[in-house]
Amino acid sequence: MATSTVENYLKATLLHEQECDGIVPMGALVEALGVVPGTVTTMVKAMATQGLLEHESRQGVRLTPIGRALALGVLRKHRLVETFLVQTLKMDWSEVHEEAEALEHAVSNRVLERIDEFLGRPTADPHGDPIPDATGTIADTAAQVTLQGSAINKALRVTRILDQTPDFLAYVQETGLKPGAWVKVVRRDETSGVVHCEMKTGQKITLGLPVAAKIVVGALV
Amino acid sequence: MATSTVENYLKATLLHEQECDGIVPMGALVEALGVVPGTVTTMVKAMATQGLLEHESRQGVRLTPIGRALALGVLRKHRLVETFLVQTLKMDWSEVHEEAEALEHAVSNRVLERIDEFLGRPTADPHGDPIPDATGTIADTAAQVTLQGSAINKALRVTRILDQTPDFLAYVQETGLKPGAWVKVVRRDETSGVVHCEMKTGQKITLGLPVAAKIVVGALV
DNA sequence: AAATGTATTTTGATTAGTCAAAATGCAAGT
DNA sequence: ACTTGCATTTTGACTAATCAAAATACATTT
Ligand SMILES: [Mn+2]
Ligand SMILES: [Mn+2]
Ligand SMILES: [Mn+2]
Ligand SMILES: [Mn+2]
Repeated sequence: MATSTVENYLKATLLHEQECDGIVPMGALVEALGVVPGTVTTMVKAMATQGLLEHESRQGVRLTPIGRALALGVLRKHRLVETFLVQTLKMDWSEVHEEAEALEHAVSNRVLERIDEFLGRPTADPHGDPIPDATGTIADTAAQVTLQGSAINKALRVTRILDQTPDFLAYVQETGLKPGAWVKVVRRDETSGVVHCEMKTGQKITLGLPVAAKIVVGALV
Repeated sequence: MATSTVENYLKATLLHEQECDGIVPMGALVEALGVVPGTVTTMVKAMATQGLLEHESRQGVRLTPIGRALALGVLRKHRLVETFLVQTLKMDWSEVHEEAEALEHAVSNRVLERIDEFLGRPTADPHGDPIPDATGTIADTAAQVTLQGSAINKALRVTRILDQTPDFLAYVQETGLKPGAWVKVVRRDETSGVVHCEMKTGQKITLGLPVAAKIVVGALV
């Protein structure tokens, strides 16, 4: 059985393979896991001999099919637990990530199945991140539209927050731009680099373009 | 912060201090934790220098106030989690102990408080074991009556199962002698060593005296 | 082509927890 | 008092995960 350290390395690798097209640099793992570079090298080599990932020296790592399956399982636990903590136990969505970081290693598949059923098989967590199903299939989110590139004057719904730092989550909470919220882009000005939005309440919000790119939106259900 | 290994040692010590009047022999910990004797000696010495317990050489260990407070916290987590798994997630009461054994180390006090509130501050877990409150106070259960010594022909309620081995829990499940069940002792025969009981359904059950001593009963609410 | 800077790897050490097997202490039984 | 038996401790070794600091490789700049 994989230790929780190994599970953390696998999940971190999975979460970075998109933006690094396949091969995740060691530095990304150093950053994600909060350890020194030498530690990552050592761990990665051990995990490579276990068949969980491939290590290209001086390049980075790639998940093997076995490693990816395990990583998806951990991610599923993480996101289902987050959903459960928010929906059932009414915890603040800004504090659940930290809790899930520990619980993802302690929840068995038996318990997970009960949670999944209890929640009605949700497909996204409180931040709008897709939840892999029990077979490890995860919705493709490559083509998602953000407030940076969405249609103008059309009713939209916030579906996902891409920046999950505590500060940004607090800002989203404050403005009400949370997943599920109704929003409309009134005007987008590339020159000044801002996006003017309006909420259901009539409240107006102005965002810089890079910030707008962190709010994923979709059709109104 | 105490590691989960340390938490397990503390909880095991707490669970044995009654029956060993204070000083818990090393062998009890060997048994409870499934490690070799030398390992217990090493761990216990380390924990003693940390002020979590006192080690009387060749005698055993005693919890310090700090150690007891931590142990009660772990026990509280264990029992609240068990209760939650049974009541909310509808898991089988015979499988929750194992799950709680892992979750007790991963659930934070923040999450625990939510679970406690969600469940309505229960005072006993699915096996009838008392749940310590948030201050570490636990109900005294020294004077509990079992089917071995209870009144005859009086309506009683099962309140606790003292033997929690999988086999015995399965037996209890099968006969319906679970906590909450209505039961009456029809006849107790010390000579033949058996107790004749009757359930609400009219079903009759005969138990040996040592087995009857494992079923705690109380007044009908 | 040489120099620089940064990412990565190597080396040596540390901590927590564990086992195997030998040594030791102690309570009982003879 | 001597022996036996068992619980406990000691000793030496091992694994997983980590850090500090030195060494190395490689891409970029000069
Ligand atoms: Mn984690
Ligand atoms: Mn999330
Ligand atoms: Mn445990
Ligand atoms: Mn219990």
